[in-house]
Amino acid sequence: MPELPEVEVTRLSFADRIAGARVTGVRMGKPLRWPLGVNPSSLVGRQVLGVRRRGKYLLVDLDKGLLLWHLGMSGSLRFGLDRSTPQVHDHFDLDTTHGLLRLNDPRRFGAVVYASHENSLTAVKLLGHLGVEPLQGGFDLNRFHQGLHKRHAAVKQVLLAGELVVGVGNIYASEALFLAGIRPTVRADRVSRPRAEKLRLAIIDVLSRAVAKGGSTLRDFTNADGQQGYFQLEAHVYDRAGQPCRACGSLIRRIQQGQRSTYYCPTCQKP
DNA sequence: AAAAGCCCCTGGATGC
DNA sequence: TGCATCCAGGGGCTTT
Repeated sequence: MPELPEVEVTRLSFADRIAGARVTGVRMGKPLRWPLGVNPSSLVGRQVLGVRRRGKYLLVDLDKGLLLWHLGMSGSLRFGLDRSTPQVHDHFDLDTTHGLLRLNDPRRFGAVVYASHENSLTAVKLLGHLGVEPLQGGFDLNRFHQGLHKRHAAVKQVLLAGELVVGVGNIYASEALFLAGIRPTVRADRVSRPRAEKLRLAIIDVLSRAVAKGGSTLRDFTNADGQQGYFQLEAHVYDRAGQPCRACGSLIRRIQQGQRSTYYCPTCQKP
């Protein structure tokens, strides 16, 4: 589910409200992707300093240590004073003096992991290989183009890997490549510098517009207030196989790349 | 070293 | 109605 826009929209919807709260309890449902890595009761009494984002991870900073939250494919967070009985897919609750932070994740590809420091072995294993943040400066053309130049895989695969630039998942990779006019199957090292610049700008553009629209709600994404996103209504290619391109009328195609679907316009996107 | 495949898991849509 | 099949927003790990 959640790519950078959805994770950022989630963060924005509760970060200010949870900051300063004290942890009053932890409840865990079915196991998530990874174990928490600490005795849950040891978190009680700690203070929440704030919430940051790194790629698709949310970092909940505590006065001692931090919690890394990942929403996987189907996760979403809620934060508020509603402490009603957990539903079947509510698998992690962090109760605080300011409200309850609850992870709902049907497929359980998500995780909540404790790290003692940002440079701890645990944190580095999950965050250490991540590329630059596309919406926070530092995403410059030279590094991006050089990075692409070293890869022989398809450009869409390189975007998804998140080692050059983070946060671009299956929806926004297809959308950014459409906006840049680049066929997803083009080898990364064959992307010229001018096309790399188009792609860089398209990534920034599509991700920031998606954040402004509250993310994409394909089936069940909501922010921590329960509000859905509307960017999916503006998708040019994602999930539009067989439908006419909004720009040229050609029929949008769907192909498989690395066990994921890719969508593109055969006319607007050049090999 | 990099690329390609393999899984983890549940549920909704579709087809017979 | 039931059952089988396919598909889904991710990503670490193992195998080539």
